[in-house]
Amino acid sequence: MIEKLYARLAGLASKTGDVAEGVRELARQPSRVVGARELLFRPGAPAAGLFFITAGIACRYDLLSDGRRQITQFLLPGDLFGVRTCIDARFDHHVESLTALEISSLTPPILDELRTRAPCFIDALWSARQQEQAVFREWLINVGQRSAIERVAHLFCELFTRLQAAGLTIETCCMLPLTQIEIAHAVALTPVHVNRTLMELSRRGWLTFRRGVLDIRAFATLADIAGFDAGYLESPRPDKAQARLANRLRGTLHLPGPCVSSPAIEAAATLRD
Amino acid sequence: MIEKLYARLAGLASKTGDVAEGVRELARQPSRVVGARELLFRPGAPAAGLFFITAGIACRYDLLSDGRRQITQFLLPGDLFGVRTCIDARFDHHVESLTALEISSLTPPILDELRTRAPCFIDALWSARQQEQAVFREWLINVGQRSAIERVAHLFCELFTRLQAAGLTIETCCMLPLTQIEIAHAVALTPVHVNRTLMELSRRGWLTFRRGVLDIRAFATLADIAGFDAGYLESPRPDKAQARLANRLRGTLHLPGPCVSSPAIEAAATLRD
DNA sequence: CGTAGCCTTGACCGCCCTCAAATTATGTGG
DNA sequence: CCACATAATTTGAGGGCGGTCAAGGCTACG
Repeated sequence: MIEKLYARLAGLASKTGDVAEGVRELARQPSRVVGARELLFRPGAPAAGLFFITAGIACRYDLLSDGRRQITQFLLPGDLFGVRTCIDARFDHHVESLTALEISSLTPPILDELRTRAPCFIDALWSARQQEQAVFREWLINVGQRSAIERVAHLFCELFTRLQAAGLTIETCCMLPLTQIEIAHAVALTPVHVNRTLMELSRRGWLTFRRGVLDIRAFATLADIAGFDAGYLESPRPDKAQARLANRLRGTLHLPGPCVSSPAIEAAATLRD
Repeated sequence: MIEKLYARLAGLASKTGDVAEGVRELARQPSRVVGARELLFRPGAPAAGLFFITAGIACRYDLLSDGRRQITQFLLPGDLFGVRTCIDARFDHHVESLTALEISSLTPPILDELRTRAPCFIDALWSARQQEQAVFREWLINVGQRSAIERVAHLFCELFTRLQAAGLTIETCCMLPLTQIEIAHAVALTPVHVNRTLMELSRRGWLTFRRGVLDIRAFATLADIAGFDAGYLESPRPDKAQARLANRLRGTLHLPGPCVSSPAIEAAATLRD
């Protein structure tokens, strides 16, 4: 998974050497394991430091005073969060694991040190965070402008595409351990109506979603009716040359093997079992 | 307006000297004037460079293939946009002026040079962009979870608060040259229903909105029913000490006077006429 | 004075919400 | 391995918020 991060960040920075340095440092850190459905951060918690998800799925969400909840982002393997190097940064939202998670992190002191040792790595981090904004905007459009069936279809297209980029799909399937309630909170519909929508999507033969396994039978039609265009997920320059460079450098990273291993994590990370 | 930028960025950086340097450089640049309702950038346009709005209001929006439009952000005096120093950055959305605009900018070469001369200025820029994310999230919640009256109330609370921070309010009033159509596209309602909602808000005596002038009669109640909490707009550390520092340094900035002046701009920028 | 765009209002309709209950997973302790 | 509790899914009936369509009025601007 960490090579995927390297490939992604390398596309955002001018000096890939710096990026390799930073990624290597991240790989050197011990990884932490959290159980499913645990609250990782609550609003007000210090947000200094960089967190990297090696395996599992988490989400960010906001709570309204009357209990309404809006999930604002799903964090998949390969995603970063918590990067706020500025003074006294704090979370203003919740971060919760949906499955068991494996997380690596860089502490503020290490980040500070990397700032001088590998400045382009820090730049790449900022750029990566900046890219998220495109996803946020797409979610706003989703919730604001699209019908129920379009919203759910669009969410699934996005998640499938992102999981595919992380190498976590098999054929037309992927593990997507979300409840219909969580989907509802993400696309701003009632769980009841999400259910009806899923039924409809399934009845039309476009996808099935049962017990946390998503099988997209007709991605093209789905993407079409949802108005999904994968462009917003990609790096500004998914250059062939850069991809080759990444491949070539991958061997030089000297990545350590997995630090921990638990059945839950493995189950969460892949479909291979 | 440029002192406001300085005060804001100084709160985000560790070295205020660097920030002063960058802001001074920005002030040194010639400013550009654009008319109302002009398309500044379209998707695919190169986004390298930093733009700073001195006067006027603009917006970002996304277009769906069938013509549906979602406004994703309003850009007010004191706001930045377009900061993407990474390679080959391009806009993936539209930026359009709503009123006449006065804009300063830093070109990529100047930004590159500032990167070494005033690194903390660049950091502060990134942090500022990062702060926007909180606003984006709040919009998603607005559109996803709130009723029509709550949405409109929340949007007005946000815009009024931001204009107040920019010193562009007088008592309970501010100029807000938006059509009901634009409000509709921002809060994801039909223009017709925005109209009914405005009527209702006015009938309840909470605000009036006519001919681009917003008068909030009951901010507290409005904020209450909208669930508006200004916290997400503020810097992580709106420190008293830092504010004093900003005040003290303001005199040392040697800001040039306004480079241009047009009736439209003055009208757009203030209510004083 | 005419035209174009925006605002306003009314009637009607449909998508999605609400409430409620039945059914099916999931998990826990006996 | 089964009994039980809890949570998630499924399905139905009815209602309301906000959308759609349409027409008339207002304002700005040439």
